[in-house]
Amino acid sequence: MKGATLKDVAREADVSIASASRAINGLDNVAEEVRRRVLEAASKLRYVPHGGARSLVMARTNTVGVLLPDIYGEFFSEIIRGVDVAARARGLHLLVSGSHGDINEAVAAVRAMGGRVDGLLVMSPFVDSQDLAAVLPLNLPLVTIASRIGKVEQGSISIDNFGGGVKAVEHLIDQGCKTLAHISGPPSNFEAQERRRGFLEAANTALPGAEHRLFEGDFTEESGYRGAKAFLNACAQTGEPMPEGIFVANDMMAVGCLLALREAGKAVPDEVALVGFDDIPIARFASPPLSTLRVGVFDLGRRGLELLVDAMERDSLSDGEDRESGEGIVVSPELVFRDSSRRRAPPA
Amino acid sequence: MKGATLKDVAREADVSIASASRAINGLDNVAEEVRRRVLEAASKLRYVPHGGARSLVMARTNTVGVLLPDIYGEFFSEIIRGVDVAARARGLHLLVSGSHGDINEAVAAVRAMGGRVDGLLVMSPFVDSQDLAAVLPLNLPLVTIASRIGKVEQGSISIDNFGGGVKAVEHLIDQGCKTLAHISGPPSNFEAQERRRGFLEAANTALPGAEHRLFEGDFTEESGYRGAKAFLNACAQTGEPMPEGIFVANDMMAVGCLLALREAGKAVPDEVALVGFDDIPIARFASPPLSTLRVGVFDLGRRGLELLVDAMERDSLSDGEDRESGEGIVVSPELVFRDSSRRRAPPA
DNA sequence: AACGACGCTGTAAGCGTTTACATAAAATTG
DNA sequence: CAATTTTATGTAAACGCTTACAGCGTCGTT
Repeated sequence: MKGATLKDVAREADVSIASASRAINGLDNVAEEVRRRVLEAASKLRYVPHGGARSLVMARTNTVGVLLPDIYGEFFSEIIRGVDVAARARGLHLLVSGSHGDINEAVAAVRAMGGRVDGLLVMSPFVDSQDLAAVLPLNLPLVTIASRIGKVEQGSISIDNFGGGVKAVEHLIDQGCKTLAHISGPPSNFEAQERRRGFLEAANTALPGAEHRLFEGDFTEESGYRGAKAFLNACAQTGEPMPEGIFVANDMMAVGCLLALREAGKAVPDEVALVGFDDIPIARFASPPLSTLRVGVFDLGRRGLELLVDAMERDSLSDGEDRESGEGIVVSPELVFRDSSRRRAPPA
Repeated sequence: MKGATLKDVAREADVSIASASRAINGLDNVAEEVRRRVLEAASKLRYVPHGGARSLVMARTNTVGVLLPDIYGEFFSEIIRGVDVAARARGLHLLVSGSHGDINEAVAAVRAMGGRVDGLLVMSPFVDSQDLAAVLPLNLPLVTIASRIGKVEQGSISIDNFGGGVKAVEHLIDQGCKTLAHISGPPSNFEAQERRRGFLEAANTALPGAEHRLFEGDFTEESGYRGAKAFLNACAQTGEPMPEGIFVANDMMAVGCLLALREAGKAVPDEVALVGFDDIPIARFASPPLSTLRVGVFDLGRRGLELLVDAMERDSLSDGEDRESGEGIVVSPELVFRDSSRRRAPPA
């Protein structure tokens, strides 16, 4: 039941284990005849090299570990795509794991990756991610995506969430919204807090003294739905009008929001204008198509991996101790103006 | 620059390497005092066990390999979610790889996984996947998802694509469509061919003698757009009316189709009714919401992994040679009736 | 007081590879 | 044709870890 080992192949081909290894790895100092016999034996026995043994002796795995909050869904999937494309271009494999928002799971995942990867790409946008830093192997090159982890990383790529929040508000104001509201992400999420901060600062600047409704969601479609419902109910009770513009902290929630608004018979964008965040693929297909702050999620993944590869090369070349904390790229989200915020008559 | 090894930890804690190992793995035959010293040394040195070495000696990795055509996008992402949920429930890790439709890449991926995983979950819906079977390590438990790979697998879970095609046609007929068309997936894709076959058989049965327009897409949104355009152009040229019902072989293409139809000012569903396939999350949000054949993509992944775990357990228990080809589950897609095919006045 | 039982610890073998080094055979040279 | 280089092959060590086994105190029991 055990798989064939190199020893088996060598015996079958009647050569030494060293020659077998050389033949299989395509080194040139092997007689053609021997190579033929070895390859034949290998395929006959369905030999597959033991990656663990190999990485043990070679001290490299050609694999990078990717740790994300989740490994599915529009957003993370798109990150993975970026990472995948960049990784395959360099012949690297991916060990992907999701932490499900749980620091302990993240720690467990990191340990499980230990010794199986040459570098780590981590996204852990939680406010308490510093705990993660404490267990990260010192020797592994590390790049973070949109995470505040500490100063252990050799590179990082992050999003200007605050600036995005500001842009969203400015856009809604441009479109003539006189009252604003915000559906935020969870308080435990660093990014969500930054977006909220951006919203508040810009909203207070543009509409001094005004009250802005806030609802705390958790980045799921369902919570966006609840958020819109909450605003609708509150307005029904107090008799106040609905906010004219809502900045929703991610597109998934904005989609839920759209659903609730449609159910309630509120016209988007004319009664309520909506701006999301992320520009996940689904945003284009929502009805009306969703205005949003494009982050370039694909590029987040791609450039993250590139940064990591750089760090890995630096690391292996200069076997030195000088591990300077690498560059920190910040990308600015860009407004994508679609129908959900395109008001017919912005009462200038 | 190298990471700390167990030996380093042992030296630091002033114990033997064996005791260090025992302490770290939580065996009970270690003195409390020793355990404390070891754990302290380990965290001081940021020790992370070398997974390769571990799997080498233990002959297991607690990791399963997942090979999909791609590892992103609505469909595969949803599969991964199912696999992830089931895997984490069992404490298994995931080594994920995409083959990008290239058999050689798939082969490379399988080799790269060799010796790093305890089992393999493979989806390779290509007509020439038999080539893959030839390189799969004999000893690894293998489960396939929606793939015709040969008889090497210990289990498989697949979709009744033919039946789904039939259901789609029957539904369109029910809705009063008198003329039908089909946008198919690529000819190299086994599943696409089955759906097409289902369409043709049912269409010929329901509408004997009629011609059905066909367009060959490649499962991308863009090709769906092209397909609809092709139908529109052909009809404009010949003066014939548009087909009243289109069965599109997956939802992504159906979304593209919807876009083209909207651009052309064709009313969906009243002028043209549409049915997709898969029920990916985006289907609900299209406008109009897309009727489709739900496959339960999440469950495909989840049950696939469960099958694999079963096979792995069988494998390790009965160390026997009896590897019977495991069960083959077939799931039937179920019609989800949304607005894209809900015709006001089915002219009975 | 001698004995076995028990609990903790260390020594060393072995997991499947790669690769430096030694060796043997073949090819090149003067 | 002997001396020398080149080329092909084999031997054995090393990678970091787990674990069978042996060693050795410490007890409790006759």
